[in-house]
Amino acid sequence: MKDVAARAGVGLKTVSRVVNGEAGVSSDTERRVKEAITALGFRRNDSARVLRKGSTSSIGLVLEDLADPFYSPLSRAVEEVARAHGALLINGSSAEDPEREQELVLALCARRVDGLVIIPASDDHRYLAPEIDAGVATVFVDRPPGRIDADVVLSDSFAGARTGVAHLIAHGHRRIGFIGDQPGIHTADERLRGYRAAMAEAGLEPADSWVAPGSTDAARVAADAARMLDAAEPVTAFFSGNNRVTVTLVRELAAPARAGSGVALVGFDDFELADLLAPPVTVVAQDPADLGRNAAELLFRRLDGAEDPPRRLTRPTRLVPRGSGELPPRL
Amino acid sequence: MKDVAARAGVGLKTVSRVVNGEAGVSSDTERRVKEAITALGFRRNDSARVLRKGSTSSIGLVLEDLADPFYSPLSRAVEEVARAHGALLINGSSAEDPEREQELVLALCARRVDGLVIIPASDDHRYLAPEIDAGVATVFVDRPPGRIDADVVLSDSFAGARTGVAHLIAHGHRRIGFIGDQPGIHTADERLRGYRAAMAEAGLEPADSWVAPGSTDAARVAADAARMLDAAEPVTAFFSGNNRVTVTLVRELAAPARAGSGVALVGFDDFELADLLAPPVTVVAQDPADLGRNAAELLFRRLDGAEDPPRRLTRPTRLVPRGSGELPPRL
DNA sequence: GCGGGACTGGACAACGTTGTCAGAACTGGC
DNA sequence: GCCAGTTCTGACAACGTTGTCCAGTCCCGC
Repeated sequence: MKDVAARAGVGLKTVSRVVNGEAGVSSDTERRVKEAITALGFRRNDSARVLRKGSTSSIGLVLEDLADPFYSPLSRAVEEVARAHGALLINGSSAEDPEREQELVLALCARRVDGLVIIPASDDHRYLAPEIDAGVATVFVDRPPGRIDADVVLSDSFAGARTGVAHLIAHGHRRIGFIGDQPGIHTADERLRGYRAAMAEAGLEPADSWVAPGSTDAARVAADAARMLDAAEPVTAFFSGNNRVTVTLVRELAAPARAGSGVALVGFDDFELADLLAPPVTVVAQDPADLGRNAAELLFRRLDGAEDPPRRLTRPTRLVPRGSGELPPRL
Repeated sequence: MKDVAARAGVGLKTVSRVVNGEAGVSSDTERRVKEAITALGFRRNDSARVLRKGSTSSIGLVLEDLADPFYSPLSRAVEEVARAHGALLINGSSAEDPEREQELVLALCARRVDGLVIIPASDDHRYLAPEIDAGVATVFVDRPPGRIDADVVLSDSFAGARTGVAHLIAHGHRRIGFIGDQPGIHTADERLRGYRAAMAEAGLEPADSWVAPGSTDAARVAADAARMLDAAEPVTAFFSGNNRVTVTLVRELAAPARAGSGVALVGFDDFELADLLAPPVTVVAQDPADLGRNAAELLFRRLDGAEDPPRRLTRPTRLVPRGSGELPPRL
């Protein structure tokens, strides 16, 4: 900027004015400055600007895995809202590791992002309290924060799972297996709770062996599914706790050994091509882009100065019957 | 930092030394400083640090759509490499709009990212020349840059398409339709060129009506496919130019009106569940994570000071026969 | 007791920008 | 010709950090 000023024969501040389109520069001076800018290939250094102004016009997004087909539309939705507010998006994957989440979040805070959207991997966010006090707006999505109070946007996992399991029961199933994500993850726990509620409401007592929360690793899911299917009293239907599990189950049920076994399936989360499988997969759909959009909008409300107490937004899910969830029980 | 220094009763520089783990601070002083840091919830302001040091330890990624299942693993791979080098990732979607690409890239440059990974939407990147001269390392992925010279990592679209189309020809097809992405997009043009090469090598002359590059919009793809299938001399097989088109074609061929028509299909790009469809979809697979990883590594090579002339890395594709590409022609 | 080296700590400038403020150069009215 | 008002311009400080450089203190060996 100094160089531009020198070349245009004006003061520093005048260049600053031109760069920022401020009023009070004669058109002749403005022209000279613009020429110098072009000639020198000058670009304002936003680091210095940030230092001076205090706001970075950027927000951070911490999620589990950017490449997960559930999270990537969420990420994109946050990006769109950020863009509409003139902010850039910095994002990082926590890989479901609490330490890595904290490391990322603190790195983002050190860069002085204006706000944070977090899909928590950790269940204790007290480390964030000083940052929030220091003015970093924070919104949690998909899962609530641990041990602090903050805005949060959730899907209604409990109601969704209850509806999905009730759907299977309505189609005659009594022995329904639940294969879900790690216990401790809020959505996983809520969906299991929904399963239990639906079973209880129908007067059914799930056997311990029908309930298998755990990792979404394909081998684990396949093993638990096989165990339930090969038992003396096999399950006739599965409710799966998320899209990763659903896909593994679909693959497992389509394997030659199981072909035509007619096991019913309802999965939490929709996924692409679910309608083209045989049978098409019935799902409890949530809308990740909607979650992201709502979270980002809540964030920018805070950045615009909203001071009301933290909100909890619960977004509805939608049962999408496609075939696999309407199969009758086979013995 | 000033406050921390005051509270600990030391000078500014001493606090800086503690924060950065530099030597030359007695353990007693260090303890006092650390206490003050905790008490005040101090976090170093990286904007100021960047201003002083010149490097931001962050890289920018500009791609077409963060939510596209092809690009999201690429993005994740770039993130992993960045993380290994202690850098954060700032990313933005260009939505295939050249202006938006430029806007994003320049915003990233203004933030003084150390480097850029770009999946171009534009075919003219001369606007980047001053930035590159100013030291922003830049690597293009998936598509080459326009009118400037820079590192680039590509999949071998031409060879992949030629192999895929030759595979259909080897299975007896003569009338093969090509439905691809917008002309002008490098990968789209290369794949069309591969199609033409394979046809020519087999002594086949594709009719104009068999070749339909264009938008990946489902309605457009469906209309062109219908046209080719309902012609007097219908095509017996499709080669599709990318995963979006493939999915639309699969959906179209599975529609009741076409059920059992036995049209063969080979698609460029692999996609999840391709193996579970009926018939399973034969694809020419590329590895987006591999592209991202290679691009990021090339970028960090430059940041580490490599000065050799720009490289062009071409990554191989892999034909994955699954069923849909091995169907015989039906008349 | 003294010189010298090792260690510790702090004053100061600089990074590139913008807000504040004041000065210079005009204009128009009397 | 002079003053008030308006428009344009630039000097300067400040944002929070780090590199440079110097000063003080301590300990050692002679």
